[in-house]
Amino acid sequence: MATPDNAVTPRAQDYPQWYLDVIKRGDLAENSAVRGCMVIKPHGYAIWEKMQRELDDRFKATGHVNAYFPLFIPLSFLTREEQHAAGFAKECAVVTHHRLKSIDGKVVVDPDSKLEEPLVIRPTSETIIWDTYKNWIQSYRDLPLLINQWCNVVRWEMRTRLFLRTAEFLWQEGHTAHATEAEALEETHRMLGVYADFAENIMAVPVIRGKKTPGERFAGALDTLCIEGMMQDGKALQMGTSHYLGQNFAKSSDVTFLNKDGKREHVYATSWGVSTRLIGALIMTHSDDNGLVLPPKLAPIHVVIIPIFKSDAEKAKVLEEAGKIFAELKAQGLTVKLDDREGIMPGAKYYEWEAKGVPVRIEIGPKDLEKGSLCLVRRFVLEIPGETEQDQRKRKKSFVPRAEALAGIKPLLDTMQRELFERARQFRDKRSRVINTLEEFEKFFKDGGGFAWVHWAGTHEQEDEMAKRFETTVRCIPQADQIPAEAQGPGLCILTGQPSAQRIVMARAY
RNA sequence: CGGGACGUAGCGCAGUUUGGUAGCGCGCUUGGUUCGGGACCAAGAGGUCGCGGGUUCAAAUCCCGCCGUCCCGACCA
Repeated sequence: MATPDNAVTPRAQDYPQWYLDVIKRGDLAENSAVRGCMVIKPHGYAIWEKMQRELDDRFKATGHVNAYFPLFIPLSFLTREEQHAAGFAKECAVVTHHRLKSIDGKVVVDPDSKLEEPLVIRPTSETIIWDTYKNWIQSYRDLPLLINQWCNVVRWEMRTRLFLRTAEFLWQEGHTAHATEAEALEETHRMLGVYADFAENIMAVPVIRGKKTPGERFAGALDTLCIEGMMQDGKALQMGTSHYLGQNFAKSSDVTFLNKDGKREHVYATSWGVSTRLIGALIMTHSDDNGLVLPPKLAPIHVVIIPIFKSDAEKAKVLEEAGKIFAELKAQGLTVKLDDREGIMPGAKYYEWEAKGVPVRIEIGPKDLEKGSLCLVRRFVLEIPGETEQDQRKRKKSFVPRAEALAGIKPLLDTMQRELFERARQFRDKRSRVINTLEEFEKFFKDGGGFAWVHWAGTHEQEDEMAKRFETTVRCIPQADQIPAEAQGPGLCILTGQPSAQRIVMARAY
């Protein structure tokens, strides 16, 4: 039997290629003709829509509302906050003209249409939003102001990679204004909690919550909180950030309010965001050599039904039963796909839907009709060391009486959701190590690496030194409750030997 | 912007050294046989060989210029 050469991908050997392959075979996205930009295909976008809904529910539940602000930011707005402007200066797309003109049959930019002030395509919206908030906030009664925006932003990155880093990407950015520092800090932490909850319970990706070192902070922030996940190559991925902005943006846009004592004060700000990068995280955390693996809570299709038949008589019977099962599962609130395409071998359909990450497949043929049973196939099972692919394939498959099968799908999806999280957590823990010396550190990253829990008291420059020597960076300074038992307590910095109050996470990162 | 590689059918590539009818695999179309883990047979459709110039009887192939893409570095949700 002929096997197409894309059947097996080298997950461990060539991770970047494997990653692109999963995206391609999973029909998620492709590079566009536009430099550094990505086309998100319907299946990929459906995942994003599910993420949006889950996140949006959480934003609403914590008192936020959605709004929309302009794509264009006048250059003078962007430069109001000095650090912010400096941080984004090197990656801005700038609009300078507003008209084209035909000269000698060639359409060119009309030099006479030059804008008085260039417009920057938003790399993030703090500046334009705070310029707007100035008019919305007068009194402490106007606070807190809790607004989120779903939009696209542009950052002119030198090198791009589907989902992880593209010149244009989709995201949400929350921008809140508060009367006190305490409230703003509480909001910063609350939204980090929302992200962590979403990552772990919906994406099934375990994350470490912590904060960035000053060098890794968002441009213009006083503090940047983050969640960090570990991908299957041991590299860290920043999956979301929540910034405490203090009064920086309020001051640069002059946003003040009268407090209860009748005194004028600058407001306190936060901003927080996650992007379509999360789809990249999903791929790199769960997928395998057969393609995409999706946590059921984000799968656009929960169940695919593959009818199997030879004769026309069989076809009629099988399709009738398949239609009934389709309707019954749909009535349960599941999203179901009946793949009744003809002229494609059932096996080819199995591979196709597996590559797209559909969690459960139902095969239904004449034998099932006879026996009154269904063939259920899970997209994955937890690995047993040393088992062959054949054995694993057998374990994925079960033949169950019809009624039992239909009632069992929702619980099965819940189980798979749990198992994915558990598997990812065990993988991360296995690739995490408490490390005390540079020799150990070097060896750890030579052998594949992961999360190194080390004591650190270095400067920004010394972080750079570690990056040069080992390609590692400080991923985050974890919250106290995120530190595993064996990593707790004070110690001495791995590089400088200076005392350090707690361990931090160092890793290679995307 | 510095270093490297590559532009040939929708996708992946061979052909370039040594100039001589534009090829292969996948995919696509039609017909038939198949159909419980990637089917097979037969017949088809699909190309200004990245762009422009030069050498030559003759250029995908040699020469010059340009454009574009990817990889490695600095930047990064």
